[in-house]
Amino acid sequence: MSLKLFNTLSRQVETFAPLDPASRSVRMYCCGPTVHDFAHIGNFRTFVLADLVRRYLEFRGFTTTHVMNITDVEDKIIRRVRETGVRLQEYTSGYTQAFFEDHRTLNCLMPHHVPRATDYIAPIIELIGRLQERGLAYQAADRSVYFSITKYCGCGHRYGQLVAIQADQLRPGERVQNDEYAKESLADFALWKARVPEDGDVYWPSPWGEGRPGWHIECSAMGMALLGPSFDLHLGGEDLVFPHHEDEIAQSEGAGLQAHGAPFVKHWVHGAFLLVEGKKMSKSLGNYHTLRDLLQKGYSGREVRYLLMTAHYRESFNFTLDGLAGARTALARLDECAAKLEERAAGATAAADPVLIEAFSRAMDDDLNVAAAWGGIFDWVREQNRLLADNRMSQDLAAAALAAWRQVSGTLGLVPPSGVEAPAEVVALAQERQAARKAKDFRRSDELRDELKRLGWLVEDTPKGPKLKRA
RNA sequence: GGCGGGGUAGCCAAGUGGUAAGGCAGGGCUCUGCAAAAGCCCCAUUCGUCGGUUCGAUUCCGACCCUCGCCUCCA
Repeated sequence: MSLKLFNTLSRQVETFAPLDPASRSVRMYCCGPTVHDFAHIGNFRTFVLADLVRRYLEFRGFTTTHVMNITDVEDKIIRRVRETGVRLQEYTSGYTQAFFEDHRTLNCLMPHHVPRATDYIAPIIELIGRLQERGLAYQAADRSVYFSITKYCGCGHRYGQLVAIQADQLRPGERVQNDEYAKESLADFALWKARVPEDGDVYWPSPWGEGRPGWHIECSAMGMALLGPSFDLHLGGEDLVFPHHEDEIAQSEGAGLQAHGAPFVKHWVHGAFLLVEGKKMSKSLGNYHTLRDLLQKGYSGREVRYLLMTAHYRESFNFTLDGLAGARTALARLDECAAKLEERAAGATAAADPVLIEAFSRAMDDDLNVAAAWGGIFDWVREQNRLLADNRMSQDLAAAALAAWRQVSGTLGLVPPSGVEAPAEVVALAQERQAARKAKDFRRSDELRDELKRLGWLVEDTPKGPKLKRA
Protein backbone atom coordinates (compact mmCIF):
# COMPACT_ATOMS: atom_id res chain seq x y z
CA MET A 1 0.00 0.00 0.00
CA SER A 2 1.04 3.53 -0.55
CA LEU A 3 -0.37 6.97 -0.07
CA LYS A 4 -2.99 8.09 -2.53
CA LEU A 5 -3.86 11.75 -2.71
CA PHE A 6 -6.29 13.77 -4.75
CA ASN A 7 -4.40 15.92 -7.25
CA THR A 8 -6.20 19.06 -8.34
CA LEU A 9 -4.26 18.92 -11.63
CA SER A 10 -5.81 15.64 -12.70
CA ARG A 11 -8.95 15.96 -10.58
CA GLN A 12 -8.32 12.40 -9.48
CA VAL A 13 -6.98 10.48 -6.56
CA GLU A 14 -3.45 9.42 -7.55
CA THR A 15 -0.72 7.42 -5.93
CA PHE A 16 1.58 9.99 -4.47
CA ALA A 17 5.18 9.87 -5.57
CA PRO A 18 7.85 12.56 -5.70
CA LEU A 19 9.01 13.81 -9.12
CA ASP A 20 12.02 11.58 -8.71
CA PRO A 21 10.33 8.27 -7.98
CA ALA A 22 13.53 6.81 -6.57
CA SER A 23 13.73 9.56 -4.00
CA ARG A 24 12.30 9.20 -0.55
CA SER A 25 12.29 12.93 -0.01
CA VAL A 26 9.42 15.28 -0.68
CA ARG A 27 9.71 18.99 -1.38
CA MET A 28 6.47 20.64 -0.33
CA TYR A 29 5.19 24.20 -0.27
CA CYS A 30 2.11 25.52 1.46
CA CYS A 31 0.75 29.02 0.96
CA GLY A 32 0.99 30.64 4.35
CA PRO A 33 -0.84 33.47 6.03
CA THR A 34 -1.15 37.09 5.08
CA VAL A 35 -0.13 38.77 8.29
CA HIS A 36 -2.63 41.61 8.37
CA ASP A 37 -4.45 40.31 11.44
CA PHE A 38 -4.66 37.28 13.71
CA ALA A 39 -5.27 34.12 11.72
CA HIS A 40 -8.70 32.55 12.14
CA ILE A 41 -9.74 28.99 12.58
CA GLY A 42 -10.43 28.57 8.89
CA ASN A 43 -6.89 29.59 8.01
CA PHE A 44 -5.63 27.04 10.44
CA ARG A 45 -7.57 24.24 8.85
CA THR A 46 -5.21 24.54 5.91
CA PHE A 47 -2.07 24.75 8.03
CA VAL A 48 -3.11 21.77 10.12
CA LEU A 49 -3.72 19.91 6.86
CA ALA A 50 -0.22 20.77 5.63
CA ASP A 51 1.21 19.66 8.94
CA LEU A 52 -0.73 16.41 8.82
CA VAL A 53 0.42 15.72 5.26
CA ARG A 54 4.00 16.33 6.32
CA ARG A 55 3.74 14.12 9.39
CA TYR A 56 2.06 11.36 7.44
CA LEU A 57 4.71 11.48 4.70
CA GLU A 58 7.33 11.18 7.42
CA PHE A 59 5.39 8.32 9.01
CA ARG A 60 5.48 6.69 5.58
CA GLY A 61 9.25 6.96 5.49
CA PHE A 62 9.76 10.09 3.41
CA THR A 63 11.93 12.94 4.49
CA THR A 64 10.35 16.30 3.81
CA THR A 65 11.41 19.83 3.09
CA HIS A 66 8.46 21.96 4.06
CA VAL A 67 8.19 25.60 3.04
CA MET A 68 5.49 28.00 4.16
CA ASN A 69 5.63 31.60 3.11
CA ILE A 70 4.58 34.64 5.07
CA THR A 71 2.87 37.26 2.93
CA ASP A 72 3.96 40.46 4.59
CA VAL A 73 3.17 42.96 1.88
CA GLU A 74 -0.27 43.18 0.36
CA ASP A 75 -3.17 45.63 -0.06
CA LYS A 76 -4.81 45.04 3.30
CA ILE A 77 -1.52 45.29 5.13
CA ILE A 78 -0.70 48.53 3.37
CA ARG A 79 -4.09 49.93 4.27
CA ARG A 80 -3.58 49.06 7.93
CA VAL A 81 -0.11 50.50 7.87
CA ARG A 82 -1.53 53.71 6.46
CA GLU A 83 -4.33 53.79 9.02
CA THR A 84 -2.16 53.05 12.02
CA GLY A 85 0.90 54.98 11.00
CA VAL A 86 3.11 52.08 12.06
CA ARG A 87 5.94 51.01 9.82
CA LEU A 88 5.30 47.96 7.64
CA GLN A 89 7.99 45.86 9.31
CA GLU A 90 6.73 46.68 12.75
CA TYR A 91 3.13 46.04 11.81
CA THR A 92 3.70 42.65 10.21
CA SER A 93 6.26 41.31 12.66
CA GLY A 94 3.71 41.38 15.49
CA TYR A 95 1.17 39.36 13.54
CA THR A 96 3.86 37.06 12.19
CA GLN A 97 4.96 36.26 15.71
CA ALA A 98 1.34 35.77 16.81
CA PHE A 99 0.82 33.44 13.88
CA PHE A 100 3.73 31.23 14.84
CA GLU A 101 2.54 31.13 18.43
CA ASP A 102 -0.85 29.93 17.25
CA HIS A 103 0.77 27.50 14.84
CA ARG A 104 2.74 26.09 17.77
CA THR A 105 -0.34 25.97 20.00
CA LEU A 106 -1.94 23.70 17.40
CA ASN A 107 1.18 21.56 17.58
CA CYS A 108 2.05 22.18 13.97
CA LEU A 109 5.70 21.45 13.23
CA MET A 110 7.69 24.46 12.22
CA PRO A 111 8.24 24.31 8.45
CA HIS A 112 11.88 24.03 7.47
CA HIS A 113 11.70 27.40 5.76
CA VAL A 114 9.31 30.28 6.44
CA PRO A 115 10.30 32.92 3.89
CA ARG A 116 8.82 36.40 4.00
CA ALA A 117 7.89 38.06 0.73
CA THR A 118 9.76 41.24 1.64
CA ASP A 119 12.98 39.25 2.05
CA TYR A 120 12.65 37.97 -1.50
CA ILE A 121 12.22 41.20 -3.45
CA ALA A 122 15.43 40.59 -5.43
CA PRO A 123 14.49 37.08 -6.62
CA ILE A 124 11.00 38.37 -7.42
CA ILE A 125 12.41 41.17 -9.57
CA GLU A 126 14.73 38.70 -11.25
CA LEU A 127 11.84 36.39 -12.06
CA ILE A 128 9.72 39.20 -13.47
CA GLY A 129 12.72 40.29 -15.53
CA ARG A 130 13.03 36.82 -16.96
CA LEU A 131 9.35 36.75 -17.85
CA GLN A 132 9.77 40.09 -19.58
CA GLU A 133 12.79 38.83 -21.53
CA ARG A 134 10.74 35.90 -22.68
CA GLY A 135 8.00 38.25 -23.87
CA LEU A 136 5.42 37.14 -21.32
CA ALA A 137 5.38 40.30 -19.23
CA TYR A 138 4.68 43.85 -20.30
CA GLN A 139 4.70 47.19 -18.59
CA ALA A 140 1.42 49.00 -19.08
CA ALA A 141 0.61 52.68 -19.19
CA ASP A 142 0.09 52.67 -15.42
CA ARG A 143 3.76 51.56 -15.06
CA SER A 144 2.70 48.27 -13.48
CA VAL A 145 4.00 45.07 -15.01
CA TYR A 146 1.49 42.43 -16.05
CA PHE A 147 1.64 38.84 -17.14
CA SER A 148 0.20 38.24 -20.58
CA ILE A 149 -1.88 35.13 -20.70
CA THR A 150 -2.30 35.45 -24.44
CA LYS A 151 1.47 35.39 -25.00
CA TYR A 152 1.85 32.57 -22.52
CA CYS A 153 -0.67 30.43 -24.37
CA GLY A 154 0.97 31.48 -27.63
CA CYS A 155 4.15 29.73 -26.48
CA GLY A 156 2.29 26.47 -26.19
CA HIS A 157 1.52 26.66 -22.48
CA ARG A 158 -1.86 25.88 -21.11
CA TYR A 159 -3.60 28.38 -18.85
CA GLY A 160 -6.33 26.65 -16.89
CA GLN A 161 -4.53 23.57 -15.63
CA LEU A 162 -6.23 23.55 -12.27
CA VAL A 163 -9.68 24.65 -13.34
CA ALA A 164 -11.52 24.75 -16.60
CA ILE A 165 -11.20 28.42 -17.42
CA GLN A 166 -12.47 30.07 -20.53
CA ALA A 167 -10.89 33.49 -20.55
CA ASP A 168 -13.84 35.09 -22.30
CA GLN A 169 -16.20 33.92 -19.59
CA LEU A 170 -14.34 35.49 -16.73
CA ARG A 171 -16.60 37.91 -15.05
CA PRO A 172 -14.93 41.11 -14.01
CA GLY A 173 -14.99 41.64 -10.29
CA GLU A 174 -16.84 44.55 -8.89
CA ARG A 175 -13.74 45.92 -7.28
CA VAL A 176 -11.63 46.19 -10.38
CA GLN A 177 -9.19 48.94 -9.57
CA ASN A 178 -8.65 51.86 -11.87
CA ASP A 179 -5.07 50.88 -12.41
CA GLU A 180 -6.14 47.52 -13.75
CA TYR A 181 -7.83 49.10 -16.72
CA ALA A 182 -4.35 49.32 -18.14
CA LYS A 183 -4.15 45.58 -18.61
CA GLU A 184 -4.25 44.28 -22.15
CA SER A 185 -6.63 41.56 -21.19
CA LEU A 186 -8.93 41.05 -18.27
CA ALA A 187 -7.33 37.81 -17.14
CA ASP A 188 -3.81 39.25 -17.10
CA PHE A 189 -2.53 39.76 -13.61
CA ALA A 190 -0.03 42.06 -11.96
CA LEU A 191 3.54 40.92 -11.43
CA TRP A 192 4.78 44.28 -10.21
CA LYS A 193 2.46 47.00 -8.98
CA ALA A 194 3.66 50.52 -9.60
CA ARG A 195 3.86 52.71 -6.55
CA VAL A 196 0.80 54.85 -5.88
CA PRO A 197 0.52 57.60 -3.28
CA GLU A 198 -1.59 55.42 -0.96
CA ASP A 199 1.32 53.01 -0.62
CA GLY A 200 3.14 55.52 1.56
CA ASP A 201 6.70 54.36 2.03
CA VAL A 202 5.90 50.74 1.15
CA TYR A 203 7.81 50.39 -2.12
CA TRP A 204 11.01 49.04 -3.57
CA PRO A 205 13.08 50.19 -6.53
CA SER A 206 12.96 48.00 -9.62
CA PRO A 207 13.83 48.19 -13.31
CA TRP A 208 10.21 49.26 -13.88
CA GLY A 209 10.24 51.98 -11.29
CA GLU A 210 9.26 52.01 -7.66
CA GLY A 211 6.57 49.61 -6.61
CA ARG A 212 5.88 46.28 -4.95
CA PRO A 213 5.34 42.68 -5.99
CA GLY A 214 2.01 41.35 -7.17
CA TRP A 215 0.45 38.69 -5.01
CA HIS A 216 1.13 35.57 -7.03
CA ILE A 217 4.76 36.17 -7.89
CA GLU A 218 6.11 35.82 -4.36
CA CYS A 219 5.08 32.18 -4.13
CA SER A 220 6.68 31.37 -7.46
CA ALA A 221 9.89 33.15 -6.53
CA MET A 222 10.17 31.73 -3.02
CA GLY A 223 9.03 28.23 -3.95
CA MET A 224 11.56 27.97 -6.75
CA ALA A 225 14.32 29.65 -4.72
CA LEU A 226 13.97 27.19 -1.86
CA LEU A 227 12.75 24.02 -3.54
CA GLY A 228 13.99 24.37 -7.10
CA PRO A 229 12.07 25.10 -10.33
CA SER A 230 10.14 21.84 -10.02
CA PHE A 231 8.92 20.39 -6.80
CA ASP A 232 6.71 17.63 -5.55
CA LEU A 233 3.78 18.98 -3.63
CA HIS A 234 1.99 22.26 -3.22
CA LEU A 235 -0.85 22.86 -0.77
CA GLY A 236 -3.29 25.63 0.00
CA GLY A 237 -6.91 26.48 0.65
CA GLU A 238 -9.41 25.73 -2.09
CA ASP A 239 -10.01 29.41 -2.69
CA LEU A 240 -6.44 29.67 -3.94
CA VAL A 241 -6.98 27.25 -6.81
CA PHE A 242 -8.00 30.13 -8.99
CA PRO A 243 -6.51 32.53 -9.66
CA HIS A 244 -3.59 32.30 -7.28
CA HIS A 245 -2.29 28.81 -8.00
CA GLU A 246 -3.17 28.94 -11.67
CA ASP A 247 -1.16 32.15 -11.94
CA GLU A 248 1.67 30.66 -9.95
CA ILE A 249 1.90 27.86 -12.49
CA ALA A 250 1.78 30.32 -15.38
CA GLN A 251 4.57 32.48 -13.98
CA SER A 252 6.74 29.60 -12.94
CA GLU A 253 6.39 27.54 -16.08
CA GLY A 254 6.48 30.69 -18.19
CA ALA A 255 9.93 31.39 -16.80
CA GLY A 256 10.96 28.07 -18.27
CA LEU A 257 13.48 27.08 -15.62
CA GLN A 258 12.21 23.52 -15.35
CA ALA A 259 13.95 20.63 -16.99
CA HIS A 260 12.33 19.77 -20.30
CA GLY A 261 8.83 18.45 -19.75
CA ALA A 262 8.91 18.84 -15.99
CA PRO A 263 6.04 20.66 -14.32
CA PHE A 264 6.42 23.45 -11.77
CA VAL A 265 4.60 21.27 -9.25
CA LYS A 266 3.69 17.64 -9.60
CA HIS A 267 0.95 17.33 -7.06
CA TRP A 268 -1.52 19.99 -5.90
CA VAL A 269 -3.58 19.50 -2.76
CA HIS A 270 -6.31 21.88 -1.67
CA GLY A 271 -8.18 21.97 1.61
CA ALA A 272 -11.86 22.78 1.74
CA PHE A 273 -13.41 25.63 3.66
CA LEU A 274 -14.82 25.66 7.09
CA LEU A 275 -18.31 26.61 8.18
CA VAL A 276 -18.83 27.72 11.75
CA GLU A 277 -22.09 26.75 13.43
CA GLY A 278 -23.43 25.89 9.98
CA LYS A 279 -22.74 29.30 8.51
CA LYS A 280 -19.98 31.02 6.70
CA MET A 281 -17.68 32.53 9.23
CA SER A 282 -18.19 36.25 9.46
CA LYS A 283 -17.64 38.91 12.03
CA SER A 284 -21.24 40.11 11.83
CA LEU A 285 -22.63 36.66 12.61
CA GLY A 286 -20.45 36.41 15.68
CA ASN A 287 -19.06 33.07 14.54
CA TYR A 288 -15.69 34.39 13.53
CA HIS A 289 -13.11 32.60 15.67
CA THR A 290 -9.44 33.23 15.93
CA LEU A 291 -7.52 30.56 17.78
CA ARG A 292 -7.04 33.10 20.54
CA ASP A 293 -10.81 33.48 20.96
CA LEU A 294 -11.15 29.75 21.45
CA LEU A 295 -8.31 29.58 23.96
CA GLN A 296 -10.01 32.36 25.85
CA LYS A 297 -13.18 30.29 25.98
CA GLY A 298 -11.12 27.61 27.70
CA TYR A 299 -10.45 25.22 24.82
CA SER A 300 -6.97 23.97 24.12
CA GLY A 301 -5.02 23.98 20.89
CA ARG A 302 -5.01 20.21 21.04
CA GLU A 303 -8.81 20.08 21.16
CA VAL A 304 -9.05 22.45 18.22
CA ARG A 305 -6.53 20.39 16.29
CA TYR A 306 -8.43 17.19 17.00
CA LEU A 307 -11.69 18.70 15.80
CA LEU A 308 -10.09 20.06 12.63
CA MET A 309 -8.82 16.57 11.92
CA THR A 310 -12.11 14.72 12.32
CA ALA A 311 -13.35 15.44 8.81
CA HIS A 312 -11.96 14.76 5.37
CA TYR A 313 -9.89 17.67 4.09
CA ARG A 314 -11.75 17.95 0.79
CA GLU A 315 -15.16 18.28 2.40
CA SER A 316 -16.35 21.49 3.91
CA PHE A 317 -16.46 21.03 7.63
CA ASN A 318 -18.85 22.47 10.15
CA PHE A 319 -16.84 23.71 13.11
CA THR A 320 -18.98 24.10 16.22
CA LEU A 321 -18.45 24.82 19.89
CA ASP A 322 -20.43 21.64 20.62
CA GLY A 323 -17.95 19.81 18.46
CA LEU A 324 -15.12 21.24 20.53
CA ALA A 325 -16.75 20.03 23.72
CA GLY A 326 -17.04 16.60 22.12
CA ALA A 327 -13.38 16.76 21.16
CA ARG A 328 -12.50 17.20 24.80
CA THR A 329 -14.42 14.07 25.82
CA ALA A 330 -13.02 12.00 22.98
CA LEU A 331 -9.44 13.06 23.72
CA ALA A 332 -9.92 12.32 27.40
CA ARG A 333 -10.97 8.82 26.48
CA LEU A 334 -7.89 8.33 24.30
CA ASP A 335 -5.60 9.76 26.97
CA GLU A 336 -7.20 7.59 29.64
CA CYS A 337 -6.56 4.50 27.59
CA ALA A 338 -2.97 5.55 26.89
CA ALA A 339 -2.34 6.25 30.57
CA LYS A 340 -3.64 2.81 31.52
CA LEU A 341 -1.48 1.16 28.89
CA GLU A 342 1.50 3.07 30.15
CA GLU A 343 0.88 1.94 33.68
CA ARG A 344 0.45 -1.65 32.57
CA ALA A 345 3.52 -1.59 30.30
CA ALA A 346 5.58 -0.28 33.21
CA GLY A 347 8.46 0.78 31.01
CA ALA A 348 8.62 -2.41 28.93
CA THR A 349 9.20 -1.99 25.22
CA ALA A 350 7.83 -3.99 22.31
CA ALA A 351 7.24 -3.71 18.59
CA ALA A 352 4.18 -1.62 17.76
CA ASP A 353 0.86 -3.49 17.61
CA PRO A 354 0.31 -3.99 13.86
CA VAL A 355 -3.47 -4.01 14.25
CA LEU A 356 -3.60 -0.31 14.98
CA ILE A 357 -0.82 0.63 12.60
CA GLU A 358 -2.49 -1.19 9.73
CA ALA A 359 -5.96 0.20 10.37
CA PHE A 360 -4.52 3.68 10.60
CA SER A 361 -2.33 3.44 7.49
CA ARG A 362 -5.04 1.86 5.41
CA ALA A 363 -7.39 4.74 6.10
CA MET A 364 -4.76 7.46 5.77
CA ASP A 365 -3.34 6.01 2.57
CA ASP A 366 -6.79 6.48 1.09
CA ASP A 367 -6.49 10.21 0.45
CA LEU A 368 -6.01 10.97 4.14
CA ASN A 369 -9.34 9.57 5.22
CA VAL A 370 -9.02 10.72 8.81
CA ALA A 371 -12.64 9.97 9.65
CA ALA A 372 -12.12 6.32 8.73
CA ALA A 373 -8.82 6.38 10.62
CA TRP A 374 -10.64 7.52 13.75
CA GLY A 375 -13.15 4.73 13.25
CA GLY A 376 -10.27 2.26 13.32
CA ILE A 377 -8.59 3.96 16.25
CA PHE A 378 -11.68 3.96 18.43
CA ASP A 379 -12.45 0.34 17.60
CA TRP A 380 -8.93 -0.49 18.67
CA VAL A 381 -9.21 1.59 21.84
CA ARG A 382 -12.38 -0.24 22.81
CA GLU A 383 -10.55 -3.52 22.39
CA GLN A 384 -7.62 -2.33 24.54
CA ASN A 385 -10.02 -1.17 27.23
CA ARG A 386 -11.75 -4.51 27.13
CA LEU A 387 -8.47 -6.35 27.59
CA LEU A 388 -7.53 -4.05 30.44
CA ALA A 389 -10.90 -4.42 32.13
CA ASP A 390 -10.83 -8.22 31.82
CA ASN A 391 -7.29 -8.37 33.12
CA ARG A 392 -6.12 -9.97 29.90
CA MET A 393 -3.63 -7.22 29.07
CA SER A 394 -0.14 -8.53 29.61
CA GLN A 395 2.80 -6.24 30.06
CA ASP A 396 4.06 -7.11 26.58
CA LEU A 397 0.71 -6.49 24.97
CA ALA A 398 0.49 -3.18 26.75
CA ALA A 399 3.96 -2.20 25.59
CA ALA A 400 3.09 -3.11 22.00
CA ALA A 401 -0.19 -1.20 22.17
CA LEU A 402 1.53 1.81 23.64
CA ALA A 403 4.24 1.79 20.98
CA ALA A 404 1.56 1.73 18.27
CA TRP A 405 -0.43 4.50 19.87
CA ARG A 406 2.69 6.65 20.20
CA GLN A 407 3.33 6.32 16.48
CA VAL A 408 -0.25 7.07 15.53
CA SER A 409 -0.82 9.91 17.95
CA GLY A 410 2.54 11.36 16.96
CA THR A 411 1.57 11.29 13.30
CA LEU A 412 -1.68 13.01 14.13
CA GLY A 413 0.16 15.52 16.29
CA LEU A 414 -1.95 14.58 19.29
CA VAL A 415 0.53 12.98 21.66
CA PRO A 416 -0.95 13.00 25.16
CA PRO A 417 0.36 15.82 27.31
CA SER A 418 2.79 14.51 29.87
CA GLY A 419 1.14 13.91 33.21
CA VAL A 420 1.59 16.59 35.80
CA GLU A 421 2.73 15.42 39.20
CA ALA A 422 0.30 16.40 41.92
CA PRO A 423 1.79 18.83 44.41
CA ALA A 424 2.50 17.53 47.94
CA GLU A 425 -0.45 19.41 49.39
CA VAL A 426 -2.83 17.68 46.99
CA VAL A 427 -1.30 14.27 47.64
CA ALA A 428 -1.68 14.85 51.37
CA LEU A 429 -5.36 15.70 50.99
CA ALA A 430 -5.89 12.60 48.87
CA GLN A 431 -4.21 10.45 51.52
CA GLU A 432 -6.34 12.01 54.22
CA ARG A 433 -9.45 11.28 52.16
CA GLN A 434 -8.38 7.67 51.70
CA ALA A 435 -7.91 7.34 55.46
CA ALA A 436 -11.43 8.74 56.00
CA ARG A 437 -12.81 6.25 53.51
CA LYS A 438 -11.09 3.38 55.26
CA ALA A 439 -12.70 4.61 58.48
CA LYS A 440 -16.07 4.75 56.64
CA ASP A 441 -16.23 8.46 57.32
CA PHE A 442 -17.73 9.15 53.90
CA ARG A 443 -18.91 12.60 54.81
CA ARG A 444 -15.38 13.70 55.56
CA SER A 445 -14.07 11.89 52.51
CA ASP A 446 -16.56 13.67 50.22
CA GLU A 447 -15.63 17.01 51.75
CA LEU A 448 -12.01 16.30 50.92
CA ARG A 449 -12.95 15.31 47.40
CA ASP A 450 -14.70 18.65 46.97
CA GLU A 451 -11.69 20.38 48.41
CA LEU A 452 -9.45 18.65 45.87
CA LYS A 453 -11.84 19.63 43.10
CA ARG A 454 -11.51 23.25 44.13
CA LEU A 455 -7.75 22.86 43.76
CA GLY A 456 -8.27 21.50 40.26
CA TRP A 457 -7.79 17.79 40.90
CA LEU A 458 -10.13 14.86 40.40
CA VAL A 459 -9.76 11.76 42.44
CA GLU A 460 -10.80 8.39 41.08
CA ASP A 461 -10.98 5.28 43.22
CA THR A 462 -9.63 2.39 41.23
CA PRO A 463 -9.16 -1.20 42.39
CA LYS A 464 -5.51 -0.24 42.87
CA GLY A 465 -6.32 2.71 45.08
CA PRO A 466 -7.13 6.36 44.45
CA LYS A 467 -5.73 8.16 41.44
CA LEU A 468 -5.33 11.89 41.00
CA LYS A 469 -6.13 13.55 37.72
CA ARG A 470 -5.98 17.12 36.61
CA ALA A 471 -9.56 18.45 36.30
C1' G B 1 -24.28 33.87 -16.04
C1' G B 2 -19.80 30.13 -16.06
C1' C B 3 -17.30 26.26 -13.22
C1' G B 4 -16.86 22.96 -8.99
C1' G B 5 -18.25 20.66 -4.12
C1' G B 6 -22.15 18.93 -0.72
C1' G B 7 -27.12 17.11 1.27
C1' U B 8 -26.39 10.04 5.76
C1' A B 9 -29.53 9.56 13.17
C1' G B 10 -30.32 15.07 18.24
C1' C B 11 -25.14 17.09 16.64
C1' C B 12 -20.42 15.91 13.88
C1' A B 13 -18.97 12.43 10.26
C1' A B 14 -17.15 7.66 7.16
C1' G B 15 -18.91 4.29 3.60
C1' U B 16 -20.79 0.69 -0.09
C1' G B 17 -24.56 -2.21 -6.46
C1' G B 18 -26.49 -6.61 -1.77
C1' U B 19 -29.14 -4.20 2.57
C1' A B 20 -25.81 1.83 7.14
C1' A B 21 -18.18 2.75 10.44
C1' G B 22 -16.74 5.95 14.26
C1' G B 23 -17.13 10.23 17.74
C1' C B 24 -20.27 13.36 20.85
C1' A B 25 -24.96 13.68 23.25
C1' G B 26 -28.94 10.37 25.36
C1' G B 27 -31.05 5.71 27.93
C1' G B 28 -30.33 0.92 30.72
C1' C B 29 -27.01 -2.40 33.38
C1' U B 30 -22.10 -3.96 35.81
C1' C B 31 -18.35 -2.00 39.07
C1' U B 32 -18.25 1.80 43.30
C1' G B 33 -19.85 3.78 50.28
C1' C B 34 -21.34 7.48 46.60
C1' A B 35 -18.99 9.29 42.45
C1' A B 36 -15.41 9.07 38.56
C1' A B 37 -13.11 5.96 35.02
C1' A B 38 -13.90 1.56 32.36
C1' G B 39 -16.93 -2.49 30.31
C1' C B 40 -21.57 -4.46 28.20
C1' C B 41 -26.26 -3.36 25.86
C1' C B 42 -29.77 0.13 23.36
C1' C B 43 -30.11 4.49 20.11
C1' A B 44 -31.05 5.61 11.19
C1' U B 45 -35.90 -0.54 7.96
C1' U B 46 -32.97 4.39 6.46
C1' C B 47 -29.03 7.74 3.49
C1' G B 48 -32.59 15.83 0.21
C1' U B 49 -37.16 14.96 -3.35
C1' C B 50 -39.19 12.53 -7.60
C1' G B 51 -38.48 9.31 -11.56
C1' G B 52 -35.29 5.53 -14.33
C1' U B 53 -31.70 1.21 -14.86
C1' U B 54 -31.25 -3.46 -11.89
C1' C B 55 -33.07 -9.62 -9.02
C1' G B 56 -31.55 -5.67 -5.71
C1' A B 57 -29.65 1.59 -5.11
C1' U B 58 -28.21 5.27 0.00
C1' U B 59 -24.42 3.80 -3.64
C1' C B 60 -25.35 4.19 -11.14
C1' C B 61 -28.41 7.64 -14.59
C1' G B 62 -31.91 11.90 -15.21
C1' A B 63 -34.79 15.91 -13.34
C1' C B 64 -35.84 19.00 -9.32
C1' C B 65 -35.15 21.36 -4.37
C1' C B 66 -31.67 23.15 -0.81
C1' U B 67 -26.72 24.49 0.48
C1' C B 68 -21.42 25.84 0.09
C1' G B 69 -17.23 27.57 -2.74
C1' C B 70 -14.46 29.90 -6.94
C1' C B 71 -14.88 33.42 -11.10
C1' U B 72 -13.14 39.95 -6.30
C1' C B 73 -4.82 39.95 -3.68
C1' C B 74 -10.57 35.40 1.32
C1' A B 75 -7.20 29.35 3.86
